[in-house]
Amino acid sequence: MKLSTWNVNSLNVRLPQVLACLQADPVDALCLQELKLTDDKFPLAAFEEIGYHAVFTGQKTYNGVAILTRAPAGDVVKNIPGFDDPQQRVIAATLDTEAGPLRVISAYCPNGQSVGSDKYAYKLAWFAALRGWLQEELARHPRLAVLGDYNVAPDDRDVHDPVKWEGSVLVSEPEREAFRGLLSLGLHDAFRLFEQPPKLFSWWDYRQFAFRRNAGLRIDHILLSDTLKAVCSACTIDKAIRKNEQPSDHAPVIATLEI
DNA sequence: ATGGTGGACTTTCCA
Repeated sequence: MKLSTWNVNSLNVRLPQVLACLQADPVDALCLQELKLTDDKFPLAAFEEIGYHAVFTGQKTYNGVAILTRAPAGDVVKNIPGFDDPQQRVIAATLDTEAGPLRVISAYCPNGQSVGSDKYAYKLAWFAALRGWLQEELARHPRLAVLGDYNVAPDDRDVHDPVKWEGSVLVSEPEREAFRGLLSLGLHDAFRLFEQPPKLFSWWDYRQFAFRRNAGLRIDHILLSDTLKAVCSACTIDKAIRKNEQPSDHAPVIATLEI
């Protein structure tokens, strides 16, 4: 089976591309971030028409996450339990597989704006809360996959110009520490389980011809529990999607699991 | 030097 994640930066604008993407590669679950729409505006019928189910939690203008699945999903949780937050950044759901239940989480981690800002403090607090919850989720679900936009480039291989970016938001050591804190629970960066081409990123700024210059960062990740790591056979970034007309600034990340 | 682009929704916030 295949799991994918894509920050679409407005589902309104990107809906045709999401539909085309699913029809070209009908993954079992696609996690979306930055829907930028309220639940009443979610295009459920369009997904149902091509054979997908959806769970989602949105808000006006900002944030919003979803999980699209070929089979119905259950046990839905919205937001991080116990972390009071009006920003809709997390949704979890469980899929039945032949190997047993598979827990899928779609996460849109805070951007953090700039090191030392209020939004940066919120980002670090958010990661701490996420870690606490994921620890519980791992105890409940041996087959756990956490997909999304983490807004962290884990190490210098994930940065087009590490010298220029040193210490900046998305790259700073406290953010990388927070990311490693998730891995320390027993999660694995699916992309790094395999040999990868150098300078392959998942996000390129819209400005200054960043995509044309491959001036990107790898900030979208698929984290897998030990049990899923053992059955993961590939992880790729679909960089070609970023060449579309009216592209999202992010490209999808796809993991293949032999279950 | 604090820009630049894109999205949502307003004359500005957020990424």
